[in-house]
Amino acid sequence: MEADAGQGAGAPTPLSKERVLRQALALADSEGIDALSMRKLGQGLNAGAMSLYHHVGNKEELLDGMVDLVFAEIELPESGGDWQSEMRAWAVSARGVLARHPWAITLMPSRTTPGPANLRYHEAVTAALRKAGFSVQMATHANWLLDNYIYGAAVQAASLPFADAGELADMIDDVFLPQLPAEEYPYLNESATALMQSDYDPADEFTYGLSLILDALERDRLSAKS
Amino acid sequence: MEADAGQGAGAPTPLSKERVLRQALALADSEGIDALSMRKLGQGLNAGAMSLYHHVGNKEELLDGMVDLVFAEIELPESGGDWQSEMRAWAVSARGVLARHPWAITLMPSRTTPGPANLRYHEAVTAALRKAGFSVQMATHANWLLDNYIYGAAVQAASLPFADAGELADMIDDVFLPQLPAEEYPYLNESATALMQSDYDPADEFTYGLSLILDALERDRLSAKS
DNA sequence: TGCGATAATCGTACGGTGTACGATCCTTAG
DNA sequence: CTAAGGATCGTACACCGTACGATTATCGCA
Repeated sequence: MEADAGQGAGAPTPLSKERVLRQALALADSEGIDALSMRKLGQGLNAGAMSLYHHVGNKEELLDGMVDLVFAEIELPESGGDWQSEMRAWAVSARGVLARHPWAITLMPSRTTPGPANLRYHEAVTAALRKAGFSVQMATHANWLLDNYIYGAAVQAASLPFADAGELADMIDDVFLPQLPAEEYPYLNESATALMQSDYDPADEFTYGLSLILDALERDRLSAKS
Repeated sequence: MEADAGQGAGAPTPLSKERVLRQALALADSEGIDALSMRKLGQGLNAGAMSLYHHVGNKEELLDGMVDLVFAEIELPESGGDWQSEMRAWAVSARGVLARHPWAITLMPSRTTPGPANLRYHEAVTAALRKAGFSVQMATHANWLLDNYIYGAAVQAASLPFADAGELADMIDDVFLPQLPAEEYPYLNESATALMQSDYDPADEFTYGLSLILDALERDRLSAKS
């Protein structure tokens, strides 16, 4: 009778696709994507599970919407300035977003139709590349390669069981090195030992690879120009 | 009584972890990873669902094993020759394997402990790189970057709703272009139109990006040597 | 003002899931 | 031949996505 009487005469805020998606995103962030069930989602919205189906169609569509919401969080590149810094800022933003929502990358391979935020994102990136002088073909290459890089980084980040350099150093000699006897894995053993001693930070890999790719693309751009 | 009397006096082949994993892989390949349930898996092995738990612990462990089986399919690089061709052959093999088992990449982000095949794979790649003259640090960079590239390509391939160049061309003007009005998405529209007319094959992107990365790594290797 | 239509909500139910538990069988060592 | 141990499996439980129908709330129009 008064379960929804929040403060004062406030209405209980009606359900809407946006509210459902936002709650789903929050739930996936806090409890993991496997814990996202229609019942639990409804609970968080003071609604029954079946009420949600008036706003999302089915769970697949819910997941599609969640992924697109994640894409919407990525800062789009400006265009017209130094294309490398534009792409770098955009890629760093994308990496941060995918790290904040680690479940998103696990959903990506099964979502085959891009949402509006995804289209806007690709439009903006393509625009920046074309304005920097890339041909349609080369812009396509660059687009594919950069997406590839960002997705791959998200997959690797999600599959690593540590978060920062300190944790990694701890894990290397607690759990990794014991599994890497020098006789069976001489090279991995060598690497692990060396990395532990040089406080290696896997987060640096992202910027290293990104620069490598951007430089290579720039070389291609210049050589195609002449 | 005679359900397992195959040909002659053949015993029904006892269950084993390997047999369970192989059947699971076959089932995921043919019906998709979502259709892989313990009951159905048992059925294919003439066993009850609960019998499987004497060989795999739980479903997570089953998935871990399946992913490692996939890694085992990847051809390892030789070492000692031209490192770029070695890495190229290996990467192409990895791409093929992940394309044959599209569900594997969706599992990857959630599997945090590498299996033995995964370790062997990284050992072989690291060996090839070190023997080619890469330092430990640079071999780590290269390892990370190449893994990144392969995983990213698998994610993109899995999320694209077409298989080859012909299908793409068909889809571009049947479904993509109508969704990309030139006013809202001028650049994507331009790209889609241009690509359709030049029978663009997304499979070529893989070799383009791979060469770009290998060349860039070679440059780094040489400049660090001097 | 009242009424019909339309949309939103929700209770219940069905067939599926992973797996805990205990009973059963089958193999093998002594 | 028997005792013991592991492998197998039937049943049960809690949970899932969602089809279906009943119920309620909202709004346009006479």
